[in-house]
Amino acid sequence: MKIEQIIHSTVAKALEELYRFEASDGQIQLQATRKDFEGDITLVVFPFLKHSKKRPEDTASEIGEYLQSHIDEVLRFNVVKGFLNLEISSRYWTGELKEAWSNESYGFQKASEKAELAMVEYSSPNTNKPLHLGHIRNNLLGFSISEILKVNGYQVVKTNIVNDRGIHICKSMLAWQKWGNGKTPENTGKKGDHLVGELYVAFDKHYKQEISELEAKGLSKKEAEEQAPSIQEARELLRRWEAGDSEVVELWKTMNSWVYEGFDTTYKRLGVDFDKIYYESETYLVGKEEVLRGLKEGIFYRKEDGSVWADLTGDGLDNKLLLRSDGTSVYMTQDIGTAKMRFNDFSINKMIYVVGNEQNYHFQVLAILLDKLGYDWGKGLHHFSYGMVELPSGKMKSREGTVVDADDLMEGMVQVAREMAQELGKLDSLTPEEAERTYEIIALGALKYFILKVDPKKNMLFNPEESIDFNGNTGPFIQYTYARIQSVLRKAAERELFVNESIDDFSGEVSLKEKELMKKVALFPDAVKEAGSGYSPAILANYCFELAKEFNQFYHDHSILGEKDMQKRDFRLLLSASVGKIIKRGLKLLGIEVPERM
RNA sequence: GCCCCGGUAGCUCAGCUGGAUAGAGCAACUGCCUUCUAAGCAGUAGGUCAUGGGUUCGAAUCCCGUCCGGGGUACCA
Repeated sequence: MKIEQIIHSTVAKALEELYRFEASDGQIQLQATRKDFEGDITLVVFPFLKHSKKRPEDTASEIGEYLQSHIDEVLRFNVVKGFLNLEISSRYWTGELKEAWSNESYGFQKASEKAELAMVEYSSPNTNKPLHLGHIRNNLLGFSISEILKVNGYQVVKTNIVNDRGIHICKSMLAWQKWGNGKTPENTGKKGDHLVGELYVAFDKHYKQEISELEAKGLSKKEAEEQAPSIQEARELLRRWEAGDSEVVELWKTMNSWVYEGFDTTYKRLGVDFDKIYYESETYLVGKEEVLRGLKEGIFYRKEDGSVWADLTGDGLDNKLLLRSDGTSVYMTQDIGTAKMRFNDFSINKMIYVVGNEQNYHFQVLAILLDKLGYDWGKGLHHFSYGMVELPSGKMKSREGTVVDADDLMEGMVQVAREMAQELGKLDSLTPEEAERTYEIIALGALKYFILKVDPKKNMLFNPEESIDFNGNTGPFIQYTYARIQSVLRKAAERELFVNESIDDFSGEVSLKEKELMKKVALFPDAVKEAGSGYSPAILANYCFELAKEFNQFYHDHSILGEKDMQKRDFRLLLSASVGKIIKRGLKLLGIEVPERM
């Protein structure tokens, strides 16, 4: 059992025996002792003063004595004001260390056969343009939270809803017909999603020009936007698509296939994947049926113009459009259909949507609508709402070209990693292939950590002028720590020294740094758990950084292989190897790989 | 207008279910490589935790007001 639990329950007993007071869980506050004080775990005794009717110092001392005599692991204690600092025996910490080394699932809770199933939706791109930095944040968060939920005892199904139909695709299609000149990814050598994205921008350029021409003729902005020939033609394409016009459908399939090929390349490099992919073109009709069913059952209502609405005023919200007056579906319609199909396909206990916080209202409404339609899982959906990635100039906008392209960004990062590594000359012993592989690992590590270390809920800033750091609180710093450890282990193996976990009789002095590092290792299970319950890869990212930082201090102050005392040497080897293992497993949950050398 | 979220060092971010003297990294300055990887370590400097009140033994953290920024708000997704 974890020492915190033991102390917690013993404190409860102490309070009862000493003060006849039954404490609620929240009142017993245990925290890591601050570094400036002596001890490992601290109990805050202020909440008990009312019952002890004694000074804070005396109350803390009494509880301290009780704990010391009832728990073997509590060696000593000291009292500072109302803080009871407990010193835990190093035997306990070395026990955790051995566990961290020998137990491959240390800190993880394995999913049993009957574990709850969580479906995580993420990525969900439109197929009219390539992925940008905003999508990267989405993909990394979605992938990481899936991995984190898996080791918190959930079965996880990663899913992607591809928005493959709609007016936006038709705009690119129209642009290809009119100005595409028969371009294909093959004959231009361009990545398919980029080619389609360029067509989308081309459409917008023409469209904007038409609008200003019409406005010059005296039309209002709104009228101009409605009457511009480009948008009329794009709408015509959408109508023909919905009618199943074979020529349009053929072009749609072709252009989407270009985009998918491009997306696959990006996803692969980014290291994300999916267990099940849904396409809007296959779900929107299901959604439409559901809305019509709701209409028939009197859950929704129809206006004179034919549009269908939900009245949510009873839930403190407004009226919500579900079908346009021309009968076509909207975003919400599709999401209802997708949800229904998913719950038919899987026995989902928890549905998690990784979608930006600009859609908070949408998901609030979706939950209510699903509930009204009679799905008891509707209310339980979880919107993993994350903040925007902003540029110094503000929000990214695809049409205005103010986006940081995902492929460009990754390539640029690899270039920086390559230059840096070559300058340092540390990878010269590797083959060119191994070296390239390492640059890739480091570059992606830097990018992923940069994104994931930030609290998902908050907006974050990316400045393209300053490249993402490789020093300090960064992915490469943590990876470097891992590589250092591997280097020590390789040198050890050359001397026939291997990690020896039978250090039961280790009785040597443990330095302050060694103890701090052991304590940090023992916090891994808490970080994993917290990251899961709080839906926050950032908690895990920051833990990994702290662990690496703590190790580097230890590494600087202590010789491992040079240590004369064999017991100490073995202990430090075990300590180092365990830290390496935790770093590797921790980063893996963030989708970050580790290099053996760097 | 109404609703939601945010404001912590020059910059990017931790800390926020109330606890000890508010922490990292970057940038600036100073040291440390004949010893297991210097993508590292140590140090200096940098703060009215936007602001005014309240709650209490104790507030960056909880509540209310104000200012500033971002997002949403019925036929875009």
